[in-house]
Amino acid sequence: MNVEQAAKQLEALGNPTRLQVYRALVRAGHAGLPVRQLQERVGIAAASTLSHHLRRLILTGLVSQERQATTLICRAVYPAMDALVGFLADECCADAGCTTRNDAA
Amino acid sequence: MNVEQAAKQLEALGNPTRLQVYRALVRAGHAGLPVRQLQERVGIAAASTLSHHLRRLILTGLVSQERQATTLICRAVYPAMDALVGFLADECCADAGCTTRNDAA
DNA sequence: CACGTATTTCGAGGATCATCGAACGACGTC
DNA sequence: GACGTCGTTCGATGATCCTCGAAATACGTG
Repeated sequence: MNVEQAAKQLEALGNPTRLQVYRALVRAGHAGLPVRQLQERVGIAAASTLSHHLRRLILTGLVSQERQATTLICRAVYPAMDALVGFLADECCADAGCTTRNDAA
Repeated sequence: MNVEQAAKQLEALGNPTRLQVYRALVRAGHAGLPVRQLQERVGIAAASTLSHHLRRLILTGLVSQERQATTLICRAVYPAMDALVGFLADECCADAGCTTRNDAA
């Protein structure tokens, strides 16, 4: 995980709408969520807007899609989140002290 | 930590320049770093640009400043980072499985 | 108080983003 | 193959961002 990649993912999560989308997907677990339900759950007016946000999340590797018949199932990519959190935690505790990683170290 | 606040902090870290600034501060530890050194270390052409980025980091609570004579010492606010990482980790592992928090749970 | 260094604020430029409606493509059904 | 649903792509508009140079402010020194 380099700085550029991390920044892209952070930027992707740095929009309130996208963060809620991602949050909904994470909470949905491995089963994922179809785009339609995602739109209702987060409360996005236009489907095109959600599609736009989803594309960004997918391009950064935070979300994946799988076709199931007519609907597209969206899922959070947990390893990506894992790597991102790990990057932040490593930066945080590399030379300084915070509690995030101290209990693990 | 609500979604709005988290999104603001993620957005603040979602710019490559700002992420590098923050990274430099985190690595500098509790001693912090004066603005000038920060500019040189990250390699920002204009001081005004760095000032602009610093303001955003400060407004989101990720960075603090303290005046020492003529220089301003910048420091990473570790509890803020801690809370942000915690938010992400909680979201990630609330209902689903990833390894970030599993070793702690 | 004039001066120099450190840093911010101001103003402007080009670039990117967020959101929407409308049109289009993908897929199963009748 | 006509149709309905699901979702994306296109095009446009207003807002925000990033970057910079120039001017202004904060602070210690002589």
